Parts: sequence; C-alpha cells; structure tokens
Amino acid sequence: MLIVGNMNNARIAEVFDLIADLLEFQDANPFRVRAYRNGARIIRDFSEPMQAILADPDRKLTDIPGVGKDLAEKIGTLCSTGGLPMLEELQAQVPQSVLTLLRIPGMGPKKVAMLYKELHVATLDQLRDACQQQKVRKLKGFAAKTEEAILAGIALAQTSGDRMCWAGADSYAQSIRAHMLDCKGIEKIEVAGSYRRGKDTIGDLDLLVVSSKVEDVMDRFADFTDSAGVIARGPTKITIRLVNGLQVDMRVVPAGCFGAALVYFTGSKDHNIVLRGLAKDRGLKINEYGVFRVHGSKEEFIAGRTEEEVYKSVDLPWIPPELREARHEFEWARSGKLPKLIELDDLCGDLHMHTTATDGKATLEEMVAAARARGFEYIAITDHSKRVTMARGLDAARLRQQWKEIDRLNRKLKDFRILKGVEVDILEKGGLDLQDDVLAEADWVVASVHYGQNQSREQITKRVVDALENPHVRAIAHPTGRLINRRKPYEIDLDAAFKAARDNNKMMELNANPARLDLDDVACAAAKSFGIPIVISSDSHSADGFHVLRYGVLQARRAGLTKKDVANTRSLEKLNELIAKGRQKAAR
DNA sequence: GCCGTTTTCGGCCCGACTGTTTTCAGTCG
Repeated sequence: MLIVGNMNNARIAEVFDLIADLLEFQDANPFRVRAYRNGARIIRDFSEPMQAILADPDRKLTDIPGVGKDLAEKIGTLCSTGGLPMLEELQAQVPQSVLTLLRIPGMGPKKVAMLYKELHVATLDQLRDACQQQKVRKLKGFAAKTEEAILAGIALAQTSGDRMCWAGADSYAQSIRAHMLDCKGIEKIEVAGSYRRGKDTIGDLDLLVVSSKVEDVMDRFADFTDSAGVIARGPTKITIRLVNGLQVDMRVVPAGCFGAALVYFTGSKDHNIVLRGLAKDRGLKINEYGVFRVHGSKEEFIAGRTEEEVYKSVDLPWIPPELREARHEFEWARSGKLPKLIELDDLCGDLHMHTTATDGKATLEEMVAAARARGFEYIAITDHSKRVTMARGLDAARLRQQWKEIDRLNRKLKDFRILKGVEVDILEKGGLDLQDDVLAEADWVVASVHYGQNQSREQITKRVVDALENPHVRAIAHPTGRLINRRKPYEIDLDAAFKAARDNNKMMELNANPARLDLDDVACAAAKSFGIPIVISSDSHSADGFHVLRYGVLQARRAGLTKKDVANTRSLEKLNELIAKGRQKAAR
C-alpha cells in the first residue's frame, strides 16, 4: 500500500472527530456518531502510528478495540490517498462554518441545524444579525431568552477560546477552595474533573462538596471574588463563570455518596461510560449517588461512600485519577497490572537548568544551594550553546571555564554532585552547535531544537535523529517544541526519533515547564513502550524553578510511568551506569 | 459504527438544569 507521508494518528483522529460533528449535525444515529468519536480518541491515544500497523502484513487495524471493519477501511484510505470520499460528501452537504456555531454555550447540533435549515445561518456574524433582527425567537423551541443567550454566547465564543494550562487552573482551584473553606458546614471539598486527572490543559473546574447546608454553600460559592455571574443553579448543582471566562461547577452531595460522586465528577466521560457498562453487566447501576443493585423497578443502594467501594463493586481495584482516560486502565486493573505511578519524592536530581552564564537568573552556587535545599543528590548545569544568541549562549571557551568552576565546587561538596552539562543546539542545517571534542568532556549533554521550527517533517526528524546518533548526546530536550496555546509542536516523526533513541540507548526529556510539558502523556507512554528512559526536567531559569517538577511528574503519571521508567529517580551511581550504557553503545 | 463465553441482532451510561413547554427536548458533563 502506498502511504501518504503526513497522515499521522492525530490527523486521522481529527478527520473522525470532524465526521462525528458533521453526522451529528445531520441527526445521524447517535451511536454511530459515538463510534467515530470513540475511534478518534482511541487512535489519538494509540502508542504506534496507524501507518506502522498498515505496513505490517501480520497485523490488522481491526484488532484495536473500537476499530471495526468500517473505520479500518477508512484509516487505510486516509493513509494511502490522504483523503476520504465520505468526508468530502459530508462537507458538500454541510458548510464547515456552521460547526463554529457549536462553540456557543448552549448550542448543540439540533439547534444549529434548525438555524441553518430555517434561517440559512452558517456563521457567527449571520447568527448575530438574525438575533438582532429578532428572527431567531420566531423559531419553534427558541424564544426571546434564547436569543439573548445566543448574543451573549457569541461574544464569549469570540473572546474566550483556549483551554487553560494546568498550572493556571491550579491557582484558581486553590483560591476557590480557600474561599469555600471559610464557609461553615463544609465537611469535605475536592476539586475533581480533568484537573484531578492532571490533564495538561483544563477547560473548566468541577468542585465537589459534602455538606448538609446546601443553600449556604451555594450562596458562598456564588459570592466568589472573581465570579462574573451565575449561569445555572438548581437544588444540587451550581455553575458560575469567572471574569476570565473559566467556568466552575459545584455539586453538593451527602457524605454517603461522596465516593460515587467523586468518581463521576473526576471522569473522564469515557472512563465513566466503561465503568457503568461493567456495572450493567453485573446487574448494577452506577450514578453519582452510588452503586445500586437493580431488582426489577426497585434499586438497592450497595456502595458509594468511597471511590474504592465503587470500583470494588465491579471487581476492580481503585484506579488512580491520572489513568482514567479509557485507555489501558481497565485492562491493567482487571489483570492486577496497574502501575505503581511515580511520585514527586522519587526524583533524586534534575538534569536541565540554566544559570546567569546564559539566560538564568541565579548563579551556579545559588542553583546548587536550591537543589541541596530540595534534597537532591545531583544536578546537571545545562546552559545554552552559542547559537542561542538571545540567551548569550556559551562557546567552547566559556563552557570550559564554567566546567572548571564546577570542578572547583565539586571538590568542596559532600554528598552532592554537579554534572558538567550543556544544552547544545541542534542547528538548522543539521549537526550540533559545539564540536565533538568539547561535548566529549561533558558529563551530560541534552540536545534541543530552538531554530528552524517551521522546517518540514523530514528535515526536523533528520536533525533530531542525527543528534540522537551523536555519541555524546544523552537526551533530547523538549522534543516537540510546543508551547501550550502559543506554539504548535513542530513537525516531527516521534516514532522515528524513539527508534533512534532506543537503538542508541538514549533518553527523552519530559520538560516540566507547565507551558511545555512535552513529551505529552501519549507520546511519553509511547516512549516507555520503546523502553526509553524518561528524564523529568525542570528547565529551571531561577533558584525557585524546581517547583515545576510536580507538573512533569503529574504528566508522567498520566503516561503510566513508574519510578523505574524515569532516569532521574536513580541514585547518581545508577544514573551513571545508564549513561555509560549509551557510551558503550556508541563505542561499538 | 462497534460488539459478542447467555447475543451476528439489538443493544449501546446516566442525571441535572434550562427554556420552552403543559410533559419534554436539548445541552452539558
């Protein structure tokens, strides 16, 4: 089969999501729509490229759960032609711009279809005009209030857009939590949702509260300083929107169903669907109020106080929130193979940081003091190389001077080691920014792409693979270059990079900067499947920069990483053994 | 459109809230 170069899993998933949107708009069978969305998620999360499976005569796409004959065929067509006739037909029937109308809160496929059919409204501007001319309120199922809500929603759809990065959401989560704890009658409070699952970006916050004073708790919540207003309020649930656009939901539940409610509000949605399906198989029903045994029309409460109880009711151990994405967690839980996820305290050192020699704000000594205060055994100083002129990157002479200084410090230090390192630039034209004889003197070299990020997939992949084949490079730093909400990852064939890393006994960085977090969770799991050690690094530019490591660890947990999978959980001695393995490989 | 050790046909998670309605559809998570 001819394979089209750029059809990667993410693109296939995008196509299936688009088909799902278009089908939903056409009022197709909702389960058919779900099959496409499900397929999109499974493919996006899959650790290997679909193309690799297609190219292997011994394997079939239909062996992937959720991919049947139909989806398999469409994946094949996409990979061999780059397009899909079915998608083209759908797009001919529905102008793609109507999908933007779905971004308005409260507008779903049914309402959008009605607007398009009756008023030929296909863009946000056309919809605004129709509302202002009071045409919308004349439609069946619409009225004046809906019209006003749409107008407000259009403004919102245009201003707020991006999901917030986890660390940004965390600061709101903490302040709302503190605000609520001032309220009497709160027995328990937990922030659930994708926040609790540690996703790299957060769309909204979900608070779960145990209290018998429901009205008081809701009044307090509505009174949050940054609230721009209450969107909805019922007997158990209240939703507010903050001035920055972030939506925050709160539910108040009795203590007896806290565990069931926590499972429900932690999600993911797809995880909950699988969980409830397992309950159904056992004659049970799971909802946010508990686990119930169904006897005809009667239901008997059997569990729900804790999450453990809920999972136990379907014969499973408790599953950590970070794994609840309907990926492998059920299979692992069933077979007793849930990984013991890495924890922040497992880290013994940090292998990527900068000093005042380049663009850091702290001196070498200050970084060492901060690392020791944190309880680390070692750090690597990895200032930029000369190509990074903006950061006053180091040439060979300045680097050797820094290393001399490190030698001097190391002689004085007990129970602590500074590795002589560098973050060497992978040049636009290929090759590294420092000569091999210089790199050979380093204890630790990370290589990274800063320039030429708009190059083709082939060019960037070759630059990175070549760097991995250099005998002195130990790891690739921030391997996709993404900046959440600011810069897309550059085009890189990660599968090829992982193969090169595996073949050369090299490592891959998970950059803990909350705006970077690359490798992302899926890529990180893929790297693990290649047996590549992951390095969780702070990329600190100041003495208080190490705190970001918690974000990196959270993401590593989402990838299912254990202490063993992460290189810098090792003692210095064991880390050096790992480094030596790469050197031996290079020498052969 | 996917799936199957009670099934190759007939299922497919479950409830809150709103706005439109006189009992419910649509949206959301």
